Amino acid sequence: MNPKPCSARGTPLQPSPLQPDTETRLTEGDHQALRLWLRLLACTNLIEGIVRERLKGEFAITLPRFDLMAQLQRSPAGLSMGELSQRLMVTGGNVTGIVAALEADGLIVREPDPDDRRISRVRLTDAGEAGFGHMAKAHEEWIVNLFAGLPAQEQANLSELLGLLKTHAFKVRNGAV
Amino acid sequence: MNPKPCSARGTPLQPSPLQPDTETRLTEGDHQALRLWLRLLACTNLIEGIVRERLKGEFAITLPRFDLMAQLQRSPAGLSMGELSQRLMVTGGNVTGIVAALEADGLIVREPDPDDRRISRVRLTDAGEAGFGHMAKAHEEWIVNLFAGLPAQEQANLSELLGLLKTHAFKVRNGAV
DNA sequence: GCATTATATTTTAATCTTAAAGCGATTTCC
DNA sequence: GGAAATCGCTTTAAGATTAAAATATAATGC
Repeated sequence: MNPKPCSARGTPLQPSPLQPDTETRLTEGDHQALRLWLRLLACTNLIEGIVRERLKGEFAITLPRFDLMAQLQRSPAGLSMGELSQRLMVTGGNVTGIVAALEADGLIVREPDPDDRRISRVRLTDAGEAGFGHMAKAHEEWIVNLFAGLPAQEQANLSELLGLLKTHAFKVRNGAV
Repeated sequence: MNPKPCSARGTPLQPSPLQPDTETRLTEGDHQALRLWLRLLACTNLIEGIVRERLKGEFAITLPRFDLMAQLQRSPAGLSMGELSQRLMVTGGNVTGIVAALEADGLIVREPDPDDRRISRVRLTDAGEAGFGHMAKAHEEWIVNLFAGLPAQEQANLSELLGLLKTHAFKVRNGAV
């Protein structure tokens, strides 16, 4: 499955705990930041993959559809396609496809806006709301368990470091650095 | 001259969602682990999006193709499709498509294995090797700059925490917890 | 030797994703 | 009031991704 002893000869600056996956890309000479980036990527992909797999296996739903339903649940009055696009941070065309799939499954409905005929208002159906409740509960349990390897204080530290990283990366992207 | 035909009124550029601030999904009552997970996701997606954008803008290449070339570069003797699949942690069918695209661009070649006719051996062409050198150099600089918001010691801390998280998540996925 | 099994890869169908073009509806501006 | 610009959404084309089926080759067992 995953065992691949990345036979790094040399002297690893730090006795890195044994996890072989994305980090097999590593090479002796790689910069610290590059190693850290690959570890961050591996970590996120691992957890996201587990969540996808379980959503599919236990609820027969995809992660993008789950995320869209999550947005609708916290906006019971419904959202327009454009609002969904913004909140999910994906393009409008993408939302069109996911909404169509969820509508075909009877989990959401699309209704015309009475005041602006350009706008579609999307909301959960009763079936959608009921179904999402179960999924959201299970989802949160999965996440809590997946992060249970870190005590609360360590989780706070991790959150803090990621916050700094994100703030800086934002600046770099926007040319401020 | 107006080269645009009748699309004079026509290109409402959709806001390209390159700011994956997944944390807008947050709600007051959410568990700490869930908030941390969304921040981790946001951070990774932000950085990955920047890298994708720059690879595309400066080198006209996609991230999956870059990653595949990176694997080949550190295995000058070439790799089989299956080895690429394992190292990139994607399915074989996926590798088939990416290899076909890179081969069409003349960056890699596929040669039959003399001993086992099932196996294709893939390696960089001279053009591929030269091109990848430039890309890899730029890529590493981007990563170093993106992570420059964290001093070396903080980067080490972050790496350590991610290592613990990953180790635990692996166990959870494999049913060991 | 031949049937069976295992391995390596490709193909197919489905989903997600973006960028760009297109279409209808609304707002702006003169 | 009407032309032009803008807005909201959908469609299209290209790419990435997976799971599952198909294909071809190699290894095993009798």
